[in-house]
Order: sequence, then structure tokens, then C-alpha cells
Amino acid sequence: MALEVFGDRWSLLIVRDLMVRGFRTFYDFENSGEGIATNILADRLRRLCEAGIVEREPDEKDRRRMNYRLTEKGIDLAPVLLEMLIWGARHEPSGAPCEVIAEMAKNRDALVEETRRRWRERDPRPILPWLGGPQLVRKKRAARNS
Amino acid sequence: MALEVFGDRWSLLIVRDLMVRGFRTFYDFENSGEGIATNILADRLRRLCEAGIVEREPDEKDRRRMNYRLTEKGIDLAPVLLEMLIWGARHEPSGAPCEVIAEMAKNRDALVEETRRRWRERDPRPILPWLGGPQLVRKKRAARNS
DNA sequence: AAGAGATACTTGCAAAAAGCAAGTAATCCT
DNA sequence: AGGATTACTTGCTTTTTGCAAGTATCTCTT
Repeated sequence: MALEVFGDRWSLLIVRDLMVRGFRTFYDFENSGEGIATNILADRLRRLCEAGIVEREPDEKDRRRMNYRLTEKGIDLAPVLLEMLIWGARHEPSGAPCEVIAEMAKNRDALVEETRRRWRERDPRPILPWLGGPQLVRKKRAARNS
Repeated sequence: MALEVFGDRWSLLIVRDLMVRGFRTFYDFENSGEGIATNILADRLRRLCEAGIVEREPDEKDRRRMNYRLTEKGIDLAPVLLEMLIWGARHEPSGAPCEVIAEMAKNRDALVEETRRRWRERDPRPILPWLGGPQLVRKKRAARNS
């Protein structure tokens, strides 16, 4: 079985970032602070595509860019991620505020539904704000604008 | 965070086997057909203990034996495992019969509760019969008896 | 139109982890 | 007492990961 997604350090994090942090590009992941090596990132994105969890489409506006997006199969991982998050918040000192998690645990289904909605409608707002979204301001541009 | 449980190929399988297959000993894992190497198994069991997910207690009856058991923190992984199982059954050709999974998906909470009950009351019956429980008949003895 | 910068990778090599086969110590069974 | 069972460990090979650097397009600025 291709349940290998669950046996890999990075794959699930990639899925999470696509799902809840609004990540779309290689660049987003590279500069997210997760610390994933670029060769591993390329490899995992490839495997996730092969597993049918992610799909890649070239950007219309900027031909250098690839957009990565969850498939239906990928978005169906939402409940798994949510349960992991709840478990982590309950048992590990994590960054997720406890009350928020308690709230999430009560409304699992609503939260999963909201995640699906945002994905369907390409609503880029991160559903877990404390994780932070992708850096929208690029490096050099930011330097120039400041 | 010790969310490394989720980034390892074997840790979650060990937890699953403790939880739903009624595994208790090193021997159970070694001969389960999962194919885990004994040094890795020893290491993962040690780490799971250190992470507070599993606890080890020497067997009363047989002093050679160690019994491994989930802690509260470990049994709290039940919802995560269940969601993985549901996902896997929906999207991967797995051994789990579809109707059974559909049923499980409908009664998530009841199933998690039943898992907890069996664990609390040390009811060894596997909750997912098609995965198979531990081999109760040992090798040589089986050969002799046949 | 040209050069600087951005994006999505690949390549080569070192370090870490996993896997395999064999061995060991304590305990049990007859 | 002696063989079997259980729970490991040890040493070595293979695979995977991680790091630094490089490359091929494409875009943006001047």
C-alpha cells in the first residue's frame, strides 16, 4: 500500500502546509523555515504526485512557477491531520494554543468542512493562523520597499 | 516536539499493533510478518517508552518476557489511527473490506470508545479482525503438535 | 536589449539511519 | 542438565537524508 505517506518525515508536513498554510510553490516550502533540503523537497513532491495526493500545474502568469495543489485524495487527509494536531496539542508542548485546540476538537467536522471549502474555492487564508502563511513578500522586493 | 512518532515508518505500526491487534511482546512484533528488524524494533520500543506512549513491565508468570502496553497518551492516538485507516481504505487497495470501513467511518466515536474499553479491561480481542492477532502458537511447539 | 534576479529544480559527496545476519544472556521446560 | 524460548545487542552493508553548490528557464528593471 502507498500508506508510505505516513512513514515519512516530510510528506505529511508538505500536505499540511498545502492544506492549512496556503502553500503553493517550491519557493514557499523552501523558505518556510521548515528546513527541508531542496533535493528532498523535489523528491517528496514528485512522490506525492505519483501517489495522486498532489498535482502540479504550471503557473499561467509566471512560467517559471509550478503550482502544487492537493487532489481530492490529498484533501481527504484533513481528518488525519486534524486528529494529529489535536493529539499533539493535548500531549506535547506545541505552538498551538490549548483553547483553540479544545474548540477544534469539539467541532471536528465543521473544521474539516471549512478546510474543504477553502480548498475548493481557492481561499488562501490559512486555517491555522499561528502556523503562518507563505511569505508573500519576496526577499529583494521587500528590501527595496522598506 | 515529539511529533516524531508521525515521521517514522515503524512507530505508528507498533502503536497500531498494540492497539488493535493485541500485541504485547517483542516476540509478537518479531513474528508478525511486518518484517521489522530486531534492532530497529528494540530501538523504536525504547523511543516510544521515552516518549511516554508505551510502557514496559516484566511479565509476572514468565520472567523472560516483557509486556509492552500503551499509556493514556498512546491510546489517545486511536482517533489518528482510525482516520488513517479510513483514508487508506478509501484511497488505497488495502486489506480492509470496504463495507466495514464505511461502517467505521459512520461510528468513529463508538469505535474509539470500544478501543479504549478493550485496552482498559485488557480485552485482547483484536478490534480489526482481518489484520490478525499475535501468533498464539509458538514455532517449535506447533511443529511438535502437528 | 542586456544584465540582474527569481524559481524550480539537479548533482556530488558526507553523514545518518535502516536492514541483515549472527551472537548473547537470562529464563523456562522436561 | 540440556535444549528451547525470549529479548535483546553487535558488527557490517545498503539505503536514505542532508548540505552546498550548480544549472536551466523565465521575468523584471533599466
